[in-house]
Amino acid sequence: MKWSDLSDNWCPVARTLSIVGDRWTLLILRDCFLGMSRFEQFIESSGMTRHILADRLKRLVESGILERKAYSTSPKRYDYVLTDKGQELAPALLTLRDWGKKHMPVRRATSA
Amino acid sequence: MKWSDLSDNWCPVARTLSIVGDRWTLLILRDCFLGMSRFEQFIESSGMTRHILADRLKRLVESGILERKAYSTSPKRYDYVLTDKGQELAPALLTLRDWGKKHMPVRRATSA
DNA sequence: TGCCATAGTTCCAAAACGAAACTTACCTTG
DNA sequence: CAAGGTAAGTTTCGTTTTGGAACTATGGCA
Repeated sequence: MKWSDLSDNWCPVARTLSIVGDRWTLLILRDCFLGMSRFEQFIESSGMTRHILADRLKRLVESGILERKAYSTSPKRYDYVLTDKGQELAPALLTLRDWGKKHMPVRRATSA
Repeated sequence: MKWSDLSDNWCPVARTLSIVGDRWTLLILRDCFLGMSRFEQFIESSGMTRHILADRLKRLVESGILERKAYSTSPKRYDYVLTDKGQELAPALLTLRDWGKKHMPVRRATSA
């Protein structure tokens, strides 16, 4: 079965994961909750590659979790900001954070 | 950056996602919370392929989220059951479920 | 002996990914 | 005005991961 088929699954967990349940997407959203909104910020913060980020941002905008707002028209530049729908993923990020704090202690520090 | 490097990231969300933040893993855990514990049950419920499931189960056991308990010795057979550490992911699954219920309505029904 | 069930494992082609270079469009500085 | 810098992607290419299906192993049952 293809992962994308999950968007119409009977289970709401599966439907949610069809959007945010891949590598990187929740990390982008974490950065959004930390106040980031621009392509280069996400790149620097997460360490993901540029074309993967571009792909994920497109999907997030298509699914109504992020909104693409122009902040410059001369060279076209955009902010990616959480919609209300996106904001409501905060509890999910918080529970994942709490679990990580408790069950995933840091062994060595990393810069990224 | 490799995904596996996230396990030592400064951010607890990233560290959590280094274990459960890929496709399928959270779906397996959902099934565990629904009471499933066997290979064929996970296969039938989630629709993932057999060798991906085998890989994910191995990782989950290695990371202490599931425990592999023999329920038959003659042909060696195992139950995969949540550890305490795994049980504590329940809040995360519940928030993802709630978000899905609210923001991901079902378009067409699917069997899986 | 032959068929069924459970739990994997192996093989191959297709899709996704990581790294790095390239592109576009403007701005600044010499 | 040419050179270099910034922001936001896009392209290319080689490696990994995935999906699908077949195959294996072990034992039960008729």
